[in-house]
Amino acid sequence: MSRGRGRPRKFDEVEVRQAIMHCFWAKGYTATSLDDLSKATGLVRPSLYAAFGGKEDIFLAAMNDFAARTRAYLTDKVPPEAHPRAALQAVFTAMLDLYQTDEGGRGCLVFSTATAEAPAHPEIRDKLQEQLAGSDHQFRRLLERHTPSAAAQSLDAAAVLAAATLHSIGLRARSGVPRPALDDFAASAARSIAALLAGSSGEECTG
Amino acid sequence: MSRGRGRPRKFDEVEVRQAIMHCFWAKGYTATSLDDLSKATGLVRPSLYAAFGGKEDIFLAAMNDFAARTRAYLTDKVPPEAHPRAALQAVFTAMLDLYQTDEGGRGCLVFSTATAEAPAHPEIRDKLQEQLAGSDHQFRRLLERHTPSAAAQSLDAAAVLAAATLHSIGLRARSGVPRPALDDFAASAARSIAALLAGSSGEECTG
DNA sequence: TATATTTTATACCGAATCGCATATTAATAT
DNA sequence: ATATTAATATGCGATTCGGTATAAAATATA
Repeated sequence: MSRGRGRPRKFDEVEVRQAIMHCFWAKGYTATSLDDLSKATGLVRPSLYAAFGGKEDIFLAAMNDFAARTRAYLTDKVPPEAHPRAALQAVFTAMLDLYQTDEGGRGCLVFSTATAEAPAHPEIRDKLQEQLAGSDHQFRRLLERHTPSAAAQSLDAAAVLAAATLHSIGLRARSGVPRPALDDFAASAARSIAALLAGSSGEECTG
Repeated sequence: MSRGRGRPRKFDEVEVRQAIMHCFWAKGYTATSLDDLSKATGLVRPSLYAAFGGKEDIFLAAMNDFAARTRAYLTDKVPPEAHPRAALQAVFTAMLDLYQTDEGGRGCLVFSTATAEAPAHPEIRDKLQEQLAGSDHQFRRLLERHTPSAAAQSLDAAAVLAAATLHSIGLRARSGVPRPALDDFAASAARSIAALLAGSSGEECTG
């Protein structure tokens, strides 16, 4: 589509974007140099600049790419109909898979990497805040789909706790906590939040 | 104490360490240059090196200083005897105060700044993991002091949820979420976690 | 006073940083 | 065939990076 008039590109854009994402994911924004990106993508520096703009533009795109990858993985792995606890468990487990790498735990590019840059880079901060609100919203929708009987306030409370759990999971994964401990953490949180939801909807408390 | 033999120092060590902490807190490890530290402390670069070692050593010390500051602030602000919900609320509110700055939300130096460096710097990663475990442990102790009747498993579950809430609070604060929203978040989490604890200890469910 | 010891000050090192200016190459449109 | 358009390749350039070598200054001890 739209094969322009000039010299055609020699690189596959999605591959390049993925390589960029992995660079930033591993080392963060500031510690990743344009030379790192150049080596990882095979693109020379001016080509990077021409195709994606400056370093900050490239990073903002990587944040979007990571979020898109997350959404795709989640819709693929979470069963559409399940009890809240099973749904939460499925989400957390999927995210744990996604937060891991061959070279060890990496956590979330957005929540564990962009955060450090927020005060100095307003655009990164704004996008981070936006994706933060997105995680709250997604959990809210997930829970209300699986527990329509719960009160709105309880749904909100459970959703933000679930989001907090996700943030903590990413943090722990990146700090090197071994996978079994992370699984325990996720299971415990899923059980707790589900119990909270069940308790507030009038049913009995079954921890 | 130990007024050495050579030329006396012209700087106050605790002031210098605090200035260093604020630099790293604002911009993170990589984005903070030794020149930044030099300007902020008034110490020239070789003096910094002689007094605290290389950049990574200085940062590790800043992580310790920040944690110490947090502990001091908490023991000062959290009432020794209170219901779990009030205790959690007090902790979260105190941390929200601590995570704020005249120039805006900064979150936690350790959880929101060192995290990005973890994969590339094993020593930073190890210290991060250690302080992560410390936050779990502290919440666990806080809760079991205020709810001795609860089962060990419930205490563990509530403690990690509380720690997760703290991590998320720091993340949100640094991403620019306004204080009232953070207060709501903290209050909701404190209420939920306390309810969880009350529910599992045999009492009725009072959301 | 003379020497030892510690801190500060100046200057410098090689390497790496981001960005861009300037060719050069390759494909299409006329 | 020629002009146009776009992408790649080469390389500069000013700055900044972390770290250090060397010398000057200030104190304690002998």
